[in-house]
Amino acid sequence: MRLSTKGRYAVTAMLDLALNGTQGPVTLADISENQGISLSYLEQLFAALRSKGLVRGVRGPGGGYYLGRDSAEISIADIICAVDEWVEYTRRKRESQTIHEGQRCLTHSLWDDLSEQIFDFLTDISLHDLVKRGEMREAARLEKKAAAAQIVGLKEQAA
Amino acid sequence: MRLSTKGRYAVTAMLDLALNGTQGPVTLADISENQGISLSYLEQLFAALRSKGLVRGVRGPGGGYYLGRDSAEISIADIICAVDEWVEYTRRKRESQTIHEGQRCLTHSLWDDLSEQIFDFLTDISLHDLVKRGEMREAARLEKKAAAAQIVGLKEQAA
DNA sequence: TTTTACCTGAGCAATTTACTAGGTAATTGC
DNA sequence: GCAATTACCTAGTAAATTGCTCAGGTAAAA
Repeated sequence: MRLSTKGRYAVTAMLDLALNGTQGPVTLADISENQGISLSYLEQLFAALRSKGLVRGVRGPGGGYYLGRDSAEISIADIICAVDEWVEYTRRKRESQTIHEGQRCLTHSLWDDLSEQIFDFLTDISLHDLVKRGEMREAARLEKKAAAAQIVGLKEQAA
Repeated sequence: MRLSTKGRYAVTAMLDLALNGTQGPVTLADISENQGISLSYLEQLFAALRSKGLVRGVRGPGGGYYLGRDSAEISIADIICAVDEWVEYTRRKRESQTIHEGQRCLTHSLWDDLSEQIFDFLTDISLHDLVKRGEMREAARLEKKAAAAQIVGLKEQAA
């Protein structure tokens, strides 16, 4: 398993689509400016995303990108796999006949276990979940603000 | 957040300590042979682990490394942070006065949310958990084997 | 005092990151 | 049809990181 800035760029770009895609396609130029990523780098990322069907491009003026399917059906694992490729590590060396041989297998299988747990965790989180979670947090913030404003108002009334 | 082979090496090496540390310290030379990682690279990793108190070195003949504290008290997040440094990304550019400014903040804070969720997830998994989980799986495997052997035995009796 | 281990730092090939520069293909509005 | 706009493709490349080696340390135990 692997997780780098590349994966982060991909996820934030996809979030951008999820947030803005409702009112027509989103251009890479927009995202580029939006997220501060170079256009060509985005193109590379989106080539990978497109090949996995996670996004759908529309050419011509007024074109851009849509999500490939509903945001609830796109998991974070999907996105990260597409660009970072979950290198199921090829390093498993041929048997070297030491007394430690079994030990290596054991630690490696324990790592595989962990890797799978993380993968499952990221599979259970969808783009939609992230957006919804953000909205809930925003709503809570506004509510707090409103409550604070009300208190200020009461104080003013009292004064 | 960041997760690479470096983190994997660190975790598997720590697992090695957790598994073999009960019968005296484990030398880096052992781990090196064990996991197929070069000695000097291990030394670099362990320097980072040691600085965070995750391992404790014992010098002299018969020396080696112990876990810095109980395996139940060492989380995967601890280990990965020590070697991969959870780059709380400094990329947050100074405001560029575009109409998209708010959008960027939003996607970034959504990512931060996710990052935190992953971190919490990895904080909740200890070395001990991984080892125990592995043992349970091993036990299940042996039980299965024993059951299979019994079936074979019954067949032989029947014959 | 010699063995055995940990520690330090320089350096290096391979890979990855992020970007630049140049295209072509499809779609739109004139 | 023509020009503008956008996706899409290919290649190259500087900088950083990864994974590792080499060459020396220093510290503790026999």
